[in-house]
Amino acid sequence: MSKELNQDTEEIQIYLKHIKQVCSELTEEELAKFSEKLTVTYLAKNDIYITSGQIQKQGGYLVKGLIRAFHTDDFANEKNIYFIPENEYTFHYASFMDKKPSPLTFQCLEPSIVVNFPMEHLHTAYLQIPKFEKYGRLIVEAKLKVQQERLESLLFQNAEQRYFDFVNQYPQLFNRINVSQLCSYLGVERQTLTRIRKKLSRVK
Amino acid sequence: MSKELNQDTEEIQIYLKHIKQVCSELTEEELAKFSEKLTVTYLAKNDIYITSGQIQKQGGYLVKGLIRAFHTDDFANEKNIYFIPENEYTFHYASFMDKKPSPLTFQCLEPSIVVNFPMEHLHTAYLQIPKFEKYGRLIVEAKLKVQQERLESLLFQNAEQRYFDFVNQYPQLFNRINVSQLCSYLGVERQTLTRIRKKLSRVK
DNA sequence: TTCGTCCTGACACATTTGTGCCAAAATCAT
DNA sequence: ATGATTTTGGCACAAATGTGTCAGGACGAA
Repeated sequence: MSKELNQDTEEIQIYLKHIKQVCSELTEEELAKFSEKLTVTYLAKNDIYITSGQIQKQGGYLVKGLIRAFHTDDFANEKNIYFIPENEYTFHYASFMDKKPSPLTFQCLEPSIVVNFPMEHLHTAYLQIPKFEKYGRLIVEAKLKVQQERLESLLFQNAEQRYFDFVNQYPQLFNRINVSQLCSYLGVERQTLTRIRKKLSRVK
Repeated sequence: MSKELNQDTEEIQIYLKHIKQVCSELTEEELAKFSEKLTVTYLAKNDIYITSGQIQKQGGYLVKGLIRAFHTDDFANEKNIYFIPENEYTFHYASFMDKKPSPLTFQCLEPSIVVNFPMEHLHTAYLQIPKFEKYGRLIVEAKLKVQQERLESLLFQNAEQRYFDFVNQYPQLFNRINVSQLCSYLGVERQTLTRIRKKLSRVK
């Protein structure tokens, strides 16, 4: 894992472009100001970005690659809770906001590039750039929406429907994740997912 | 279900007090301005506040009572997805934000009182009262935190642990909800919850 | 009180899911 | 290309969960 200071890289431009897209009211100066303390991290496949138990002092935005966030139980079994593809924030929201240790480990499934901002930098931005509050609200709203849909699907759909939906909703993501990684995300064991796949392949 | 216009009732004061508590920067004038278009709804036990399939034109804040939000499947089976106790917003965030039909029905488990605000009123507040953006962000962040914890508990805890946690985390809520209502919230059938209760009662 | 309704725990049985293991197939690095 | 590693599907068996039903008890309304 190598890290370098902001040298106005291509990666940082991608991140700023995303911010502008979500909240067009932000001016170039404001964005330039925000970009000052950003850093970039380059990660290889299987590299760990956040270790569980560790307090996240900075937030990260995934510019390129794919990361899985998993929980480890008492018997060292891993369960994938989230997959983070490019153009999403890659940290544990709940624990990040409360400055508590992350319950999950974030590991690269592909070589990845992350743009980082220190926690205090975010708070400074909220205070100094009023319009940044709006950006924050929109990001969190979007995240809440996705989480809510996933939570509800876990409660009122069965594993077969969830698999079917995942394949159709995120076909490009599905093709980058293997069955072993996918099963815990869907809330079942690998053998069950195998059975589901078998059943669905007969039908179509 | 009876509704009346804002007459600066006690209920509205409770709601405004909550807003002030979350975002103390908001002035009395700003709050007074926001309170103008609020209405109050009084609901009896079993009354429906939101019917699934219906677009929510206004948001509601539950001042008193208890509401369940449930999903109905093709065979008319109901599954409770959320319980909303007093001092929480009572609408479906994801669909409300997108002006889409609510996938859930909101029904009172107890006599309830809701303070309502029209959707446009919220957007106006965001535009006219900059500090309101912060309030919005904080509310959504808090909601996201709760949702995220619940989603994760569904993925890496078993039903027994979820039941145990629920009883300990929300003892006052637990005492107001019966087993039949609780089971789908925890993601299991009633029979399974009965087994869990039986097992736990032997242990303690 | 009395009636009716709702809630709960229980049971038997069917079905689904999990566990542990193995071998074939695919993938990766050298 | 070759060997090592990972991924996958399959099997047998165990365990957990769901389904349908029932009766006793709690609760509320008249």
